This record gives sequence, C-alpha cells and structure tokens, in this order.
Amino acid sequence: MGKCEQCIVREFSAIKALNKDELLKIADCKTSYTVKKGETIFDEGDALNGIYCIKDGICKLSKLSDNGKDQIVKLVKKGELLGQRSLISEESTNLSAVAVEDMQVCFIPKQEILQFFNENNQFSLNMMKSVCGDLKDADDNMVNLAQKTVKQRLAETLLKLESDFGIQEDGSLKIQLSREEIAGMIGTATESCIRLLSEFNKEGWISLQGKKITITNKKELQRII
Amino acid sequence: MGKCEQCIVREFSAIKALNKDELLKIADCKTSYTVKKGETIFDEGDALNGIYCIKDGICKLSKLSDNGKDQIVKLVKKGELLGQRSLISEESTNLSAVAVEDMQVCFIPKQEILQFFNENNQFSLNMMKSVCGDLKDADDNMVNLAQKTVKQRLAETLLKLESDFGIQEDGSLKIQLSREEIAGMIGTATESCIRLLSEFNKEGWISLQGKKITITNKKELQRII
DNA sequence: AGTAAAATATGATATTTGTCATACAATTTG
DNA sequence: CAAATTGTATGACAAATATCATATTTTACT
Repeated sequence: MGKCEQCIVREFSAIKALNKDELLKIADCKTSYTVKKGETIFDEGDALNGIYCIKDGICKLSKLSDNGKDQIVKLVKKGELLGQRSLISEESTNLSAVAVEDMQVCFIPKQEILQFFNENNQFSLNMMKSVCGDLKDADDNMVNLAQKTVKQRLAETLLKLESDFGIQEDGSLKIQLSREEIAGMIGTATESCIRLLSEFNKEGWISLQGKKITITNKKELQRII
Repeated sequence: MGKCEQCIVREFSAIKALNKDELLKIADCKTSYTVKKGETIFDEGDALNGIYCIKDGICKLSKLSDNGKDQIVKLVKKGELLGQRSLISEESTNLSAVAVEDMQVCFIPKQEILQFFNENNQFSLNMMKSVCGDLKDADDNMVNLAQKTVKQRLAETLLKLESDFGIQEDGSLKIQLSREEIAGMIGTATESCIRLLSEFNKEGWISLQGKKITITNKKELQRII
C-alpha cells in the first residue's frame, strides 16, 4: 500500500498541508480502489463517512432535477478531493459523483480528517480556500446559466474543457463526454446540444469525429461568448 | 461604541465562536456605519481589507453579466457576514454588495480575522460551514436556473422570500424588491418577470399593491414548482 | 460477426422567453 | 406643485429553445 507521500493529491489539494506523520496516519487507514467509467462513487442523499482522494481519472458531480435531467455541477479531476462539503456541513451529500472515465480513488474516514481540522490550521485554511474556489466557480456558473444563451454556454464550456483537461496528440479534447453530459453541463436539452455542436462544426469552429471534439477556431468561440 | 457581546451577528455567524477577549479585540478595531438603501458596500473587483458584519438590514450580492444585466447571487440579512470568500481566497471580490434596505454594518479589518483563523479552531470550522452552506445553495440555484422554467423559478423565489424574510402584519412580504431585482434573482428579463407576476395575480396566487406582494395561495405556487 | 441497444443526428413544430414599443403610474427633484 | 425621471404594465412580434418523431450511426454483448 502506498505511503501517500508521492501521491498527486498531495500536490493539488488541502492534503499538501499534512506532514509526514500525518500522511502515514492516513496511509494507514485509507482504502484504495478503482472505479470504472459510469460507476457511482456516491449518490445524492448518501451519508458520507469520509472524503475521497482522486488519484486518477475524472468524475462528474451532478444533481437530478425534478424534470428528470441530471445537471452537472462540477467535473473533478485527479489531484482533487471529493466529499468535503458534506463532511464539513455534517450533512448527507447533495450531489452524486459518477466516474466519467476509469478512476483510482482512496477513501479516508471522517475521523481522521476531523482530527486534522483540529490540529492542523494550515490544513483547515487550505480546505477553506478550496471550498471558496468552488463557491466562486458556482457563482460564475450561475450568472452564465441565468444570463447567457445556450450557444454561448456551449462555446464557453468547450473552451473550458480544453483548458482544464487538455488535448490529445491529435488535437482533440482529452476529456470525452457524451452529448447528454455536455447538455447536462450547459443546462439544455440533449437535442439542442447536438444541434449546436453540428452548427459549430459546419461553421468550422470545431470538428467532430464520434465522441472526439477538436476545437479548430478558438478565436471565434471566444468571440461569441 | 458597542462591545459586540450583544450583537445579533454573534448569534448567527461564525463570530459566535469568539470568546469575550476576542470580542473585545474586534470591538476595539471595528468601524460601525450605516448604509442607505441603494448604496454600495463594495463593488465587483474591489480588494476587501476585511469583512462586514450585518447588524441590520439586507443587501444583495450580485454580478454584472456581459449583457449588462445584474444577476443576484444571494441576499444577505442581519446576523450574517459579508466578504469572507474574498478574504479567505485572498482575491478581489467577484461580487458587488448593494443595500436593499437601510443597513447598519460593522467593518472588521483583515488582520484580526486572519489571526482568529490561526488561533481559534472553532471559528475556522464555523466559517467553513458557512461557506459550505453558501456552496450548497449555489449548487441548488444552478440546477434551478438550468432546469426549471421562469415561471417555476419565480414561484420558488416568492416562497423563499417569504420563508427567509417573513411577512408584515398585512401579510405581504417583508422584503421589498423592485421587479428588476426579482428578475435579477430568477435570471430573466424584467418584462417577463412583470408579466408573470401579473399572471400569478390574475390566477389568484398572489396579490399586488405597488411594491407589496402578498402570497395568497401557497399551495398552488408549490404545485407548479 | 451479428444483433440488440444506446447514442447521435436532423426535421417539423410548439412553447417559452426576449425585445421593442408604448402607455401609464409612482416617485423624485427643483 | 409641476416637470422630469424612474418603475410598472401590456401588446406585438421575433428569437431561442424544447419536444416529438424518426433516421442513422456507434457501441455493447453473446
């Protein structure tokens, strides 16, 4: 079992504030496992008993709306944590977490984390900053959903997917989402999303080959936002 | 100058974790003042040098969209704090704060708060919980904006205004917002908001007298959500 | 490999919402 | 108090988006 010291999560999350002893503690009580694409890590309403470190892969945090559609609130990638909000608020989680690609995650029980909150101020501060970052993103997202057109939101989302997750050798977006998932991010009907992707394709701003999306004219996408 | 001990903010915010000595400290360095309805406390992009305690009144946190419309992200009322996110993230604020009714606020400089973060764990935990609460609200709001109709959002907003801010003796909503502000909360054009309010009025679900709005059929409003 | 199932694509149409124009009411200002 | 400004209201129309139907392509499965 890994010692957590070399883990990527230590680089990018609040975990970086932990010292060697503390790392050994979590190495000792953590549970590592893999999650296959499409599998659920936790479901809306679940009581979480700890947090998840994402060693590899990407998952979507989503919430089911009354109309039956899943709204994707955030994509979480390797290096980040999952389930902090629920743990801090001492509530059941308000979101579902489902793997968008195969993942490797570690589960750390609640008690350990709560102890760090009490003993390690920098850890608390880091965690606070991370939640505040999420809050800022959520606020920005709210404004976009409320004030921008679906076309603008799609353009913005595509650009964000490129900058957040990068591109492959062939230039296409590294992260591959279904049309339904993209629709769930921008808050529109799947058909509308497909239609607009086709339109962007015809305009020459992107190119589509199956699930692969390649941004071919970043400037134009930026212009319509 | 007040000693902060009896302040309502102590009841409802992270401040409640501070002991008598700590309260005296902030009583000593705080600045109290009033903000008239319509006045700005801070503007999007401002660098805040502390946080604000709301002793009385209500303000709106909003963000200006590219289309020139103000999206209201949250209403903040007496007892709550303002500016925590910006302080924790060590960034300029992403939102404007404007008084919706006359307010009494106290400003507490950054250094004091940061010191409490280092010395008082419960204070940090409370602050975290408060930010997490905001994040949960923001997520819920996102889903509503993305998946519900304007009509549903208006109904939901009216019910929420009643439960959050209460009613007057005559039964009308205690908080009085302009049509433009309500439109800014639900993310729609002012005209659409006015039209739907008229419609609700005709249906007998609410009654309108000037700025006063009275919910007369809560069940029906709940039903259409 | 061949079939079933799921995802993608596109057309036709209905509905929702935004925009522009204009009228009227309320509030502010000098 | 009158004039001017701002907020509210409503109609007509345009634009954006959702919904339903159906075809085509891709993927999953034995």
